[in-house]
Amino acid sequence: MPETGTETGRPAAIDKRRAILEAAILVFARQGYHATRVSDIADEAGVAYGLVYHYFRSKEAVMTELFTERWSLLLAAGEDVMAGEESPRVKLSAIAGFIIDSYRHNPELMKVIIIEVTRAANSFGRTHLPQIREAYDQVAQIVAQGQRDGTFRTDIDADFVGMSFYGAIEQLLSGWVFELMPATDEEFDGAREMVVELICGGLDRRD
Amino acid sequence: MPETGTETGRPAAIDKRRAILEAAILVFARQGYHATRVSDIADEAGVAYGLVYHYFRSKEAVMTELFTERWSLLLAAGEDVMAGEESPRVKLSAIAGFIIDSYRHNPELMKVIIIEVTRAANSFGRTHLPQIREAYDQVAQIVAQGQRDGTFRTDIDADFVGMSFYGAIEQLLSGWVFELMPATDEEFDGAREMVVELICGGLDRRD
DNA sequence: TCATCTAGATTGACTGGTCAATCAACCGGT
DNA sequence: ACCGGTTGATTGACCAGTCAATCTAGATGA
Repeated sequence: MPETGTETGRPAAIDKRRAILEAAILVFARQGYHATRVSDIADEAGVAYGLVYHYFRSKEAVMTELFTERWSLLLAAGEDVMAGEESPRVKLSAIAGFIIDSYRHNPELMKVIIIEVTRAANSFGRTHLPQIREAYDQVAQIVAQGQRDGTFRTDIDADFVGMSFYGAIEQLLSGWVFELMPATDEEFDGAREMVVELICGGLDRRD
Repeated sequence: MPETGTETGRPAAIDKRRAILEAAILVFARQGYHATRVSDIADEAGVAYGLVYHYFRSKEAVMTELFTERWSLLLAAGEDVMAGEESPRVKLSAIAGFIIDSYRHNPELMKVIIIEVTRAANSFGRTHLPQIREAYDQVAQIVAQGQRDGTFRTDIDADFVGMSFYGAIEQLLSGWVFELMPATDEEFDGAREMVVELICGGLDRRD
């Protein structure tokens, strides 16, 4: 049943590693990082305790792997968006959309990443601060571009917008995670439009 | 030397309790809640280990006391602002100002509250969610009022703005705490104006 | 004035439990 | 008979919370 394991060389071995990661997502999402024991991960994965340490140096390394895998996708998507020819507003919308879709398609993983890493500034947040910051910078650069080409006003600092934009989106995700707000498909789409509309258009009524 | 201890009855006793709280602020801010041992608090306060448990039921109770004390001030300030006759924009500015000033005057305490409670949705954040939410609601109500009297557009949900507004401000505080952004007096004032300008005015250039 | 009493404040050694990480042994396929 | 994958009992460290003992200062009374 297991394939030839052509290039990677290992047949079902990699599956166990993957099973551990998937299990970790579930357990971290359910209990939070601090409250989960390594044995919880092993149990959820249907694997012996020690095997976790065969594939990962530590409990922290498991979390780091989850974060890095997904965050690099986010950053790559951001780079793609930045390279495009769209208007700044459409670019911001695309970034917001990508994050929100990530949540839509894998809420547990995104919950873990946002709650346990991005917003946990005292533990993982500090460790991965450079990568997190990179995401903010992408937004800031899009804003700066909009300022250069005249679509955006120049009296609001682009870096400042980058942080605010992410702050708002992360807060929304938190709201969905903890059921402060309904998490339906319409909410997701509505939210993407609203963040962008709020940041770009502002609350003030125009006449 | 100690006063008569008229009403409260206890002379220097209360001081020790206070000393423990102040020490907890410093230690929590320095190491984070999870990484601080109760003995760290006692040492910092210059007090015996057991005394912490004389005044507080648990380590968690110390944190809760810190949060509740300060958060009730924030909520009270919010109520005051809401009751005023100012324009919605000025009210939002006042709320942002109060939070930012809290940080300016007691950065350690605000660091603890924002990082360890407000944004730690899996531990204290969950416990104090109702109170935290109350703060978001105040902003939402101010926005809703602005929508009713015609100064704000009505196609952006007021609750949504409440969360985004706080999300942005908390992100700014995090930026200062972890030195992503310079934390000078000019920055503080500039930030207050920029959040409000961004949320109300929006990025788009007006012609 | 001073001895005694009392209640709360203060001390820190100790207990009980938890859990991350290790490791020696045990597969099963080649 | 070899080797990576796999097992789970064991170890060692850590730490929140308990508790019995000690201290202090004001109150009472002779």
